[in-house]
Amino acid sequence: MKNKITDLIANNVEGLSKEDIFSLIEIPPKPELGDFAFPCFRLAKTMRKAPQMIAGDIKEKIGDVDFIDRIDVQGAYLNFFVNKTFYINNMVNAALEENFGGSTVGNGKTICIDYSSPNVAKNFHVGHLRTTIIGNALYKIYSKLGYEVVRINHLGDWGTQFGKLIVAYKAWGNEDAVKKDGVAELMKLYVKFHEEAEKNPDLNDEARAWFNRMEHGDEEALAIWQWFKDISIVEYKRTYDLLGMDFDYYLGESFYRDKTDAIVDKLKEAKLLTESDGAKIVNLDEYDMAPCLILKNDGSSIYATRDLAAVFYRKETYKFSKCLYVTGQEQKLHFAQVFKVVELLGNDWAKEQLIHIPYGLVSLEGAKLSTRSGNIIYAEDILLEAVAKIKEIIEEKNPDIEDKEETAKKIGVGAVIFNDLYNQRIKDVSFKWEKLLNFDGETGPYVQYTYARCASILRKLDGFDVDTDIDYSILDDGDALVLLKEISRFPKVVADAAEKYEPSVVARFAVDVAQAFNKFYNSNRINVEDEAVKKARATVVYITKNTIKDAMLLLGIECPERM
RNA sequence: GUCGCUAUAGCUCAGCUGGAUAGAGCGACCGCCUCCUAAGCGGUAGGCCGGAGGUUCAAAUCCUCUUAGCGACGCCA
Repeated sequence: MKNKITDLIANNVEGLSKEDIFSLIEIPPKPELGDFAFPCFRLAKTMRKAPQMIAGDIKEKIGDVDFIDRIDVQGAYLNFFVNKTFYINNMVNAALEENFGGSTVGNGKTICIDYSSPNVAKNFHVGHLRTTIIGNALYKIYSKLGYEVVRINHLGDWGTQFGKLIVAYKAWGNEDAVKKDGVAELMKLYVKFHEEAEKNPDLNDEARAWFNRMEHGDEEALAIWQWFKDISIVEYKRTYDLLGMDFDYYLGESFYRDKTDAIVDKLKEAKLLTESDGAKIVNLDEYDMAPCLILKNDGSSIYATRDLAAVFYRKETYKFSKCLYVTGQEQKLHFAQVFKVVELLGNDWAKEQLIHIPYGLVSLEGAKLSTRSGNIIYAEDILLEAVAKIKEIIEEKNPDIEDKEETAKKIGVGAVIFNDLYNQRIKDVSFKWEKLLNFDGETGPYVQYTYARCASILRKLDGFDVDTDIDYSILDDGDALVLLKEISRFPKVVADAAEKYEPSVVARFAVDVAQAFNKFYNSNRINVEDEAVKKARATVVYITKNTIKDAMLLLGIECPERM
């Protein structure tokens, strides 16, 4: 529709390209003002005339067009009232198409997403939930646009923290306790290490020494490390299962440990490596950045080294057109450094292909989450708590539905996911149980409820079949039209979300559609005597249902048929 | 100290590639179920868009300065 209006204006105006016109066309703030509007301010300069006059002139020039009922000049705005039957027909047909909302722009291109990436031997908490949920949504969104997406869980399974853990385990741990309590016990040891290290700083050196032994293939060190890692992964998978999320590869940092030497060689060869305080660094002064540390003064690798190795491994293995890193914004500098080093090694593609996708900090009612202080909320607990609360609500509101467990899981988990995706990722989050467990208004359950409502309506219409033989003029009332306009934004919404790496755009859209539908539902009876009216309205319900379902799937949320 | 992010209604946030009267939800108050799911819908109250300059026909939106909160700034990731 917008394209047709663009053409119309383009044929009657000089001095603006089609692209310019297209981007200038807007939707008026109130439907009474029209369906589309074209502001003429921009033309005033080149044409040296008052914008109101210009609007009037364009209106004259356009004259009568079949798909336009009326054009109003309001100040400098040219307001188009589209022929409703034509417009509605257009929107309904678009919404009924296969893969509505998606496209094929990404066909033949691969995108790697590095996300979730918990630190082995540490608990999977609210913070990890964010990267997991955001990364998963980006995976779905890019897949919808035709991209091949490789989901990589870059486990934090290498580094000095394992040296610390080994020291702690040897000093204060015991095998049975670790077997029994898993990660929780490892956490205790980790916290204990930091307490003791305060008093006795030599422990830090001991820890570094153990990590150094790991780097050199020491069997004892590696056996303990592998054991801790196995325990951790089992626990993480429980949370991923609950979320209904998965990965193509679990390639932790340890995977790259035999690939870091090659990186160091490359850097040496490019004469980028310099020595500083016994460590090897890449100086980035020229780019107003702190130096990138490559090797510690004891010669062992550091996360930047392994991240560099990972970039080259992925480029070679997956031939990505983009590689996304979903992590907290506190790692911004780190990624800027790593990306710059890749570029300095003669890889110009790093500039537009390596992208850090930061998200805001999660705090616990204002206090900082910290593994060491034990001030932490586990992702699994959040999910289970939400599911339990939903179960209570189901017992209260709709105790007769089948598969209560499954439904409660979809809604509870969906509520948590939706909550994490509804706001822009960059916003800091203050975790509050009270807010998380409120399911009224702009929430996942609200959208799912709307979906279940659609499903319920369609179940009650016997013999409803979708086809496009509809009297579209029936839908020319305020609520149906507003709803259809909302739905027709879907393709642009998905494209925008992808461009901005911002799933919240999709979440907001889902709520907008639900709100528009509920308004429509409250003022239009669908199951009526008049067959033509019934069919037209039922088609709108059908479209709404599918669109909500697809939008929610992009977020990683399933919608139950009843709730 | 340097750099970055954030600042819009009591609270949580949309809107930010400049455009018509700044929008939602929560909370508060008032209404709506003999009628397709009330986890819903309608209404009322609530704003100096952190502050000051500037650019522009037009600024919540762009630029500069400034204030506050948070974060990063070498041997953790």
